[in-house]
Amino acid sequence: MALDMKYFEEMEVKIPKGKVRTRFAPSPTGYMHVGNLRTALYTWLIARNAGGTFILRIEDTDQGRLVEGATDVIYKTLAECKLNHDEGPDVGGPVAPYIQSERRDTYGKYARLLIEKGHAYYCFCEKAESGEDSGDFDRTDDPCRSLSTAEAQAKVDAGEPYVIRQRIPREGTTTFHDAIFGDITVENKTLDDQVLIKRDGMPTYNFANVIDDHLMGITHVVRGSEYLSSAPKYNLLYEGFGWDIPTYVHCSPVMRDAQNKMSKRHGDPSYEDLKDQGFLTDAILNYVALLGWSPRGDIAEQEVFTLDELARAFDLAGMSKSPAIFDIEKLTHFNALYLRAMSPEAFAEVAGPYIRESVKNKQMSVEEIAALLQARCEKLTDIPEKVAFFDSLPEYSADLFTNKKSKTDPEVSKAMLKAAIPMLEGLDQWTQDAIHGGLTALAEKLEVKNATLMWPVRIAAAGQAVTPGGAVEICRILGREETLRRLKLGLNKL
RNA sequence: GGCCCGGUGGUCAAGCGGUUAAGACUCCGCCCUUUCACGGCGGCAACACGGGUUCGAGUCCCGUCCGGGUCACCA
Repeated sequence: MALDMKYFEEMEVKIPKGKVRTRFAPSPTGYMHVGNLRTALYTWLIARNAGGTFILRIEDTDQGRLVEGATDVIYKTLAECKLNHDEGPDVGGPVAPYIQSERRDTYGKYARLLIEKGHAYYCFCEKAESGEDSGDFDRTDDPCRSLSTAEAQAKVDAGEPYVIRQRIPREGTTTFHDAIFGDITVENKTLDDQVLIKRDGMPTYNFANVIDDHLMGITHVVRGSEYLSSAPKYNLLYEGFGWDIPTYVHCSPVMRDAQNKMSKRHGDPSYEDLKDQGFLTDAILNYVALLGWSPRGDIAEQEVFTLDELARAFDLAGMSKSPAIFDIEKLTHFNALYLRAMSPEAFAEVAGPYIRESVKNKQMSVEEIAALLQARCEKLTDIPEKVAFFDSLPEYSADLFTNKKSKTDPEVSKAMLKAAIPMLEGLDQWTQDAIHGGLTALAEKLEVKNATLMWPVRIAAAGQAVTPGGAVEICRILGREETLRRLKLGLNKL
């Protein structure tokens, strides 16, 4: 059964040499965790920084772990994050298909080619459970390794189930180069004859990766550092085929704490979860970019980056070798920064739904409330509880009227409210300026400092000690009628 | 356990043989102020340890310790 060598010649892609091509190759689990997102970002950045091509490839070779709708999560996340791909299952491209399960036949053919070249062999052993993974790694002799081609072929033809294993040399060492970690050398005897094609005919991740990365002309293989130890086996595969070895970029993991990676199991937030928690996509990306990469040179102190700025500034030299702990506090800080940097209109737009969650009264302006909130919330989800008092006056204690710094106590407050009510009733207009002017003029007339008058008004209007915005803004939003009603209620408490 | 990788404040991190060891988050003060925020100013806090090499070491080498990864017909 001779191999059709023309097939392989035709498979060699005509991708112009010299152009950077990177790929994000997630397996569709339906869950985009933070580490994943960061890998996607870095992969995209490397491509964009070099004016190269960014490809999306779906790695679904594990038929037992298919999750319904999982690829949609990937498309959606990438699109929201603006990590647009130039080639992929949905947009097509010159080296389609971009879904591994649709490339099944290809892997088998290449595996046979590798057997032909002597770098792989059929293995008919029963599924070995472990035996190799505890204690010393002492590779037991697999009798299949030394089967002659004819013997092996006979078994295959007889319909015996088999896997195809990589034939790793037993002597010598293998050195591979990683853009972040440098040269790493291992002894070949510490490497095992890994399975390339599974019993069900599907390739393993490790094999499919090498084939696809080559066939798709990938120049930079970006992935998590958990693959660092299998990289030598990749090199042996590339060498076996006689292919150029791509640049490896192994990224250290994003940790939840010093001991554990971020994981769904531990309940760590995915990208979707973070959004539900009130974080902005841009803030998440900005934070995540800096978790494991930092700018050098004259922008070493810059922390806020747009995607374009990141694409321009990104470099492999800035990547960290050690794991980074995900700090929600710092993400929160970035989120606050992004929230404040928005135009008032844009902020009102995103904050609106959260405001309306607790302020049902349509008379009260979302725009005005949003203006109070912009510098006062770190996450969108902070909003509802902060503005609930607009909708309904909370139960509150008269103790709130006492404030040392403002020089108020129940008695003083009573006098202030008594004076403020008729003045407010008589105001020509119910505008910010009018209310502010009326109140400050009244304070002057009463010969008290502004705070002495403002404090009781704000407390009575809001019914709580801490509020977004001051007395004037709150009265303005409440409207004259409601303000007066609340102030009178306050007066009755005193 | 074998192999591989890593180790600068609580966290993210700059640093590439000579610095008072940046910066950011957190925390604490102060200023601003109509509460709270925002903003401004200031402060606490670090080179894991031990040996070398060198005139000089966070930076180079070795060892120890600690942490991570891997050792699947999962990715």
